[in-house]
Amino acid sequence: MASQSKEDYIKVLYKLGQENDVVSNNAIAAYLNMKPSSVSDMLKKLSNENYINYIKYKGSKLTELGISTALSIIRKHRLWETFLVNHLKFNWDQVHIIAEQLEHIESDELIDKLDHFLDYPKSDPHGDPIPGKNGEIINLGHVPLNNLKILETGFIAAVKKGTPSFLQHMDKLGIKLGTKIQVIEKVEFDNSLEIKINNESIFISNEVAKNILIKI
Amino acid sequence: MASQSKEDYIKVLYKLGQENDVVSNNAIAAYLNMKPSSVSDMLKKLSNENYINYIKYKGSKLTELGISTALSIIRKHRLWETFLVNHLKFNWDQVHIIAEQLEHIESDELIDKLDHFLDYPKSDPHGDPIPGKNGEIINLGHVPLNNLKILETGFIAAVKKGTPSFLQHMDKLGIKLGTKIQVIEKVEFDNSLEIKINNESIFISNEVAKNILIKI
DNA sequence: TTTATTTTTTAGCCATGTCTAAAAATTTAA
DNA sequence: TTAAATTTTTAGACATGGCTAAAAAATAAA
Repeated sequence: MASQSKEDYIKVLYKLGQENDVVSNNAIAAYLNMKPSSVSDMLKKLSNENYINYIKYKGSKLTELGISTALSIIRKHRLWETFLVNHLKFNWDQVHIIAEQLEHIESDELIDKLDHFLDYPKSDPHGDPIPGKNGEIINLGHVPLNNLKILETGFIAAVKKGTPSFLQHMDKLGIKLGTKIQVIEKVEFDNSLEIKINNESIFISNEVAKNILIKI
Repeated sequence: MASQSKEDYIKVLYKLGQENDVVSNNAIAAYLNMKPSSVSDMLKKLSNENYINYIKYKGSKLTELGISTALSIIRKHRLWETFLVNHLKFNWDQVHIIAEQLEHIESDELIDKLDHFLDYPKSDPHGDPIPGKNGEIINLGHVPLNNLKILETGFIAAVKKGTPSFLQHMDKLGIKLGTKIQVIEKVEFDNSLEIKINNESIFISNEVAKNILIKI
C-alpha cells in the first residue's frame, strides 16, 4: 500500500483532477501547504509506482490504479465521517480532521464491516456520495443553489465545502441536509439570493449559494 | 504528541515494565523485532523527551509522563477492540492488529465519545481492564487457572495472551469469557489440568492454563 | 519576438527511524 | 579473577519525505 503521505497526494490529485484534466504541481503544493519542489519529488515517485501519468513541466493525471486508490480512500473517509456523526454524535463540522486520520487505517475487512454496521449508506454527513467497494460512485444529480430559477423549489442535498467555518454558518442559518428550500428573489447587484427555508425568508450571499447543492 | 514509533516503544516499555522493574534494550528489541542498536537510539530520544529514565547499559523505566502516555494508548487500544468486537462483530482473535493502528489516532474527543458510545466498558474483549480517562486502572483480582486448587470453581475472566492462535484454540475448546469452570484434576506428570466446562470434562495443558485468568 | 514572469525541476541539506559492523561495557563461567 | 559470552553503544549508512536556493523550462507581456 501507498504511504500516508502518498495517499494524501493521490487524494488531492483526484480532487483537483475533477475540475482540470491535468493537475499542476503548483495547485497540489498550494492545496497541501507544501513547497513545489517537494511536490515535484513526490510526483516522480507516484509516477514510478504507476499511480499517475506525469509529464514534466506539464502536469499529472491519475492512472486507473490511482483512481481506484483515491476512491478507496474517499470511501473510507466518508464511511468514517458517517460513523462519527451518526453514532458518536459529532457535529458535521468536527469530523473532517478525524476522518483524515481514520482514512489511512488499513484493513479491507474493517471497512466492509463498518459499511455493514452503518447499513450501507449512500452519502456522508455532508451529502457527498460514498464510493462502493469496487469504486462505483453514484451521481446524485445535485445542482448548486445559485443555479435555481426564481420560485424554483428543491431540497438541500449536500454542501460543496466542508470547512468548519462554512458548516457552522450553515448551522446558524438553520440549513440542514433534507431541508426544503425555495428561491424567492435573485439580487442583481451582488448575486445574493433571497430564499425561503424553515418557513422564513433569509438572504444568503452568492458565495454561500454556490456551496449549497440542491436536489430538485 | 509522540510519533507512532515512539508510542510503540512506550507501550512495550509499559508491558515489559510490569514484570521487571527495569527493562533491558534486548527485551525491547526482541519484542518489537528490531535491532538493539535501533532501540538504543530511540531510548536516547525518549529519555530526552522525558518519557523514560534511562541509564546506559542498565536499562530504562517509564517516568510519570511515560506511564500516563502508555495508559492513554492502552485505553485507546482496548476501547477500539471493544468497538470492533461488540459492534462490528469481529471475532476476538482478529482485532489486535487493527486496534494497533487505531490506537494512534489522535483526538481526545473521539475517545471520549467512543467511550460513551460503548457505555463506558470496564474491560475489553479479552478481559483486560480499560484504563480510565485519567489513567485509573482497576485491579480485577484475576488468578491464573493453574493456581486454582482441585475442585475449586471460578469464572473465566480474561486471557493473558491475545495471539490469534491462542484465541482460536480457546474457541475450539469452547472457552469464552464468563464461562464457569472447575478444576477436576491436576496431572502431576506434566502439570496439565482436567477441567469441567460447559458440562463436559476436558484436558488442557499447563501452558494453556497459565494463560486463562479466573475470577473466583 | 524578445523580455519578463511564473512554474517546475534539480541539487544539496536536514530530521526521523531504521540498519550493519565494530567497539565498549557488563555479566557469566571457568 | 581472568577469560568468554552477551549486551549495549557508537559510527556510519540508507530510505522517506520534507526544505531552500538556484537553474531551467514554459507562459505571458511588451
